[in-house]
Amino acid sequence: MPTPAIELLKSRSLPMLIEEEIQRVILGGEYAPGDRINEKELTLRFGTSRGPIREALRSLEASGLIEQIPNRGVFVRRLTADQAAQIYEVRAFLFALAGRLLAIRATDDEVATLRGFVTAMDEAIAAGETERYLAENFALHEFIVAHAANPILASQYLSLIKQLQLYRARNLMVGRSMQESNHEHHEMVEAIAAHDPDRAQAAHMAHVMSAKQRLLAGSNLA
Amino acid sequence: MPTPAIELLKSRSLPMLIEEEIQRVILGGEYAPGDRINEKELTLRFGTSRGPIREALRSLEASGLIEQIPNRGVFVRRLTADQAAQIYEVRAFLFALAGRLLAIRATDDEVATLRGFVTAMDEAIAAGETERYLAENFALHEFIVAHAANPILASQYLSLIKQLQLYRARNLMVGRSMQESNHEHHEMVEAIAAHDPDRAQAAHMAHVMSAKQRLLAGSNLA
DNA sequence: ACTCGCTAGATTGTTGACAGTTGTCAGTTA
DNA sequence: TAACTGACAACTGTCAACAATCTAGCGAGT
Repeated sequence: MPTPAIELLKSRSLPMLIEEEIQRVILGGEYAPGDRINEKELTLRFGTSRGPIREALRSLEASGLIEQIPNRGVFVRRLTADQAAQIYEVRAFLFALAGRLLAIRATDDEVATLRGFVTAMDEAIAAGETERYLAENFALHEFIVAHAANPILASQYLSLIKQLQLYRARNLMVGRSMQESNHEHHEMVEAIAAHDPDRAQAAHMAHVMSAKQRLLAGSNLA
Repeated sequence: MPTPAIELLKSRSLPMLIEEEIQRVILGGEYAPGDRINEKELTLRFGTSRGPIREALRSLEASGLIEQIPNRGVFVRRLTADQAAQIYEVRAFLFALAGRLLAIRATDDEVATLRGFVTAMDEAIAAGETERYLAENFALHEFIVAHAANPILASQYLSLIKQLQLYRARNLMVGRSMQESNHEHHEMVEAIAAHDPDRAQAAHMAHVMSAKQRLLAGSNLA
């Protein structure tokens, strides 16, 4: 079943669209880590030839979602717990920079938006709506990185987030972890509101490091 | 003139070799930032067809060395002074992480190697050998990042370094900047030798931030 | 029964050709 | 002389076919 929507949006390059689509499929879990990706199968799915698909795969390889083995094919990248922990470390430092930058230049509107996220998460916790909590949580992090006024930082950070999604030790948010996490969000946002770069930097780094601990503790149970 | 060496090393995939070669050409300055890259011309240079070349270009685009404009071609990425400064900021935080990690787990041998780099740079300064200084300087940074035991960190850091090479505001190391820089190296290495993560982290971040200042001050003169 | 080698099918790697788009330049007109 | 139009050339985007490589299954030999 060729996807017709791809033809309509042709204004922005076929390989790029295919790349986004493959990425969605991978992150959506249709292909599991370690799975082999068949080029022919993708041509049938997208109704195109192998050229653009190979280009899209090259790009995904560079962004760390797949691995290519010569004459064997491409495979969805498999992350070990060690690698996930390493990504968390790097992410902590990048996020700390984002917090510092935003603390320096945040506007009142931005602070208001940030506080909105935190109260929304408090409500989600009170209502026991885990899905909503996770969505707001993602939006908060995204917002902070996007408004730090450093596109290179944003792009590197998002790349790490995508790779982390390959590691489904399932952030189940067990026990009191949602409360703990949002308590840290509160500290982050108030540090930004106070325009205190050092405090914001420390709060953001501590938050990701705590998230790492929560993740690894959860995966050890499995 | 097709490059025959490519045939010999075929064990590791043609597009990958082409990618490395194009990267070398770009970083070597043969293509200047803003230049358009002609696919046909590359086919003549490498003696291959356009398929592998387009794949290599996709990969280079993902790593930030070139930009692709649909139906117009690929261009060597042009960095503004702002973007270079942003890269330095991210690099500072990544390097700080590298310093922290190495301070935790550095062996005596590694510390000895680090001290060797610093004394070699002292000698280069005394002898006025700028080229040698730059080489040792690069080797020191490389060594620290490579021995931090975090491959994700290393890969992100090296990606930034490559992008920075596109910004040739020429790190001329004017005035006393070599002395200043190596003084900072000394502090970094001693913090690692003392196995003091916080001190090492601070020293590494400060070093990159100082380098950023030196670079931007130099480019303002031009 | 188990291992080794061979054959057949499938898949990746690469190529050359065709279609569509962009940019240029000569020629024309006000 | 300057601006506009149209055709030509160059280049990118895409495709289908060919060549090389790998995987799986089967049969023979130990």
